[in-house]
Amino acid sequence: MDPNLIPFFKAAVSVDNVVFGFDQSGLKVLLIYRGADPYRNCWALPGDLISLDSDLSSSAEKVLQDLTGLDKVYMEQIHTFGKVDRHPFGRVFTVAYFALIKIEDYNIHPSSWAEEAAWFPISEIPDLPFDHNEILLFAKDQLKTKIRRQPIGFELLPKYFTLTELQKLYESILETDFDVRNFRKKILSMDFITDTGLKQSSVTHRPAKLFKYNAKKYSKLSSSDFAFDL
Amino acid sequence: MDPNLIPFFKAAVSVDNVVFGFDQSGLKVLLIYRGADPYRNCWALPGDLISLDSDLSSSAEKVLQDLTGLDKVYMEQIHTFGKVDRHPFGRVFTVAYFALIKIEDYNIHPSSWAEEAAWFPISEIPDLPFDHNEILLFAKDQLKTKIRRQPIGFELLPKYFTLTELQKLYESILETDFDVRNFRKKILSMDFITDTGLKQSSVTHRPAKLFKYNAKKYSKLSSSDFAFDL
DNA sequence: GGTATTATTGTATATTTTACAATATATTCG
DNA sequence: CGAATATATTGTAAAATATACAATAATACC
Repeated sequence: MDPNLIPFFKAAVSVDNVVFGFDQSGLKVLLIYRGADPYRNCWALPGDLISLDSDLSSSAEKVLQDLTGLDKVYMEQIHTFGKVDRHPFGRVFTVAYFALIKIEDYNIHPSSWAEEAAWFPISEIPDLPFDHNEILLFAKDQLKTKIRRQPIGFELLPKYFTLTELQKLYESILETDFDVRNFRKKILSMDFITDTGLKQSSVTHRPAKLFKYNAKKYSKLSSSDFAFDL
Repeated sequence: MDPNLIPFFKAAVSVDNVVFGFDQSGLKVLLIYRGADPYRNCWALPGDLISLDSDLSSSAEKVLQDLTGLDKVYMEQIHTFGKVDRHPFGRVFTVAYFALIKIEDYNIHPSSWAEEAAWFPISEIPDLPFDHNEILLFAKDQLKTKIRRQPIGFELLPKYFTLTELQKLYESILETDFDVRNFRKKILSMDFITDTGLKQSSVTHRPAKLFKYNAKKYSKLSSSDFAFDL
C-alpha cells in the first residue's frame, strides 16, 4: 500500500441494530446486556464491530444473528454515525439498521458476548452507552415516517392479524388515534390486505376476522402510480 | 490497543457527494475529473477518503470544499455503501451524501486532485468508477422522494424565483407534468411561498412575479400537524 | 398598433376525507 | 337458557380537496 494511504486505513466500522417488536402493550425495542468491554454490564443496542471480509449488509445480518439468534428478519439501513469520540477504543463509524420482527415468531437467544436480551417498551428505554440513545431516536423517527408510506407495519404483526391489531400498531407508532370506521375503510380500500376467511379463537367476545398482507397485490399496485399514506 | 481488536481497525471511510443543480435545461449532477489514482482520468462523483480526526459530517463538507470549492451548501446523508471489493486499494466504506445548490450562486473551483468539474445532465451520466453509478441512482431516488414532502426544492432555485421555474423543477425531478393552474393553487395554498412584489426583468414577454421561500412560515406549519405532498 | 410569447386566473365536477353511533357476534355467568 | 359483558363491524351525510379544462393579461419587439 502507498504509504500516504496508511493513516486512512485505521478506522473500524460497527453495526448497531434497532430491533423493533410489537405486542398488545405497544412498541418495544430489543436490548442486550453487554458482557464485554467497553460498557460491560450495560444494556445497549445489539451491535458490534464488523470483520472486514464481508459486505456491509451481510455483516449487519451476522451481528444480529450472533448476538440475538435472530435470522432472516426485515432489516433496513438508516444512518451512519461518525463522531470522533463516539467509541472509547478508537475511531469507530457505526452504521445503524432497524429491524422489524414478529415477536411471537422468534425466540431470542442471546449469545456471543450478549449475556441477556430483553424487550424494552419504547417509552422506558434506559440510558444507553455510546450514542445509542441518539441512534434509537433516529430509528424511531424513521420508523414513524416509513410506516406511513410503505407496507412495513406487517413485519411487526403475526401473519394473520385483526384490523384492530393493525390499527393499534399504527396508533402506537404514530402516536395518534384513528376513527375505527375510517381506518378500516382506508386500509381495505388499498386492497392489499385480504380477508383470510378465518376468525380469532379463544377470545371471550365476538371474534374478529383475520386478515393478511398480500405482498403481490401491493407490488402490483406500487409499480403503477399508487402510493399509500396513512 | 487490545491485540484482538487490531484486525478490525483497518478500514478506511470515504465520502461521496452527489451534488445536484438545476437550470432551464433540467436537473444536473456535478462530476469531477480525477487526477489521482485509482481511476485517474475518469469522471467521478466528488468524493475522497476522510482523515480520521474529524467528525463524519464535517469531513463530508471538507471533501466537497476541497474538491470543488463549494462551501455552506445543503447536504444530507443518504446511505453507506460497503461491498468488500468496491475499492481497489483496500476496504473502504463510503458514506454518500446529496447536496443541493443554486447553480448561479456558486462558482465551482476544482482543486486538490480534481482536475476539472462539470455539470452533467442527469440523463447523460457516463459510466463512473467504483459504485458511483449505483450511488447516483440511489441519490436520485432519494431526491425524488424527499422533494415531494420536504421543502428542499428551493435549495436548487435562486432566492427569488417564478412559479413557472418552480413547476419546471418539480416536473423535471418527478418526471411528470402538472396542470399550471392546479400546481399554482396547491403551492400557494401551502402558504410558505410568498410574493416578493418584484417582477422578472429582461424577458421578452410578460414578466412573471418573483416569489421566495419563507422558511419561518414553513417551520411554523410543520411544527403543527401540517404535511405537504406534491 | 399588431404580433409573439409567456403569465395569470376561475369554476364546475369528481373524489376523498371527515365526523359520527347503532347493531352484531361471541363468551361467561347466574 | 337468558342476561350481561366485551369487542367487532358497518353506512351516510357534509366538508374538504383534487381534477379537468381555456380565456384573458402583460410585456417586448417589430
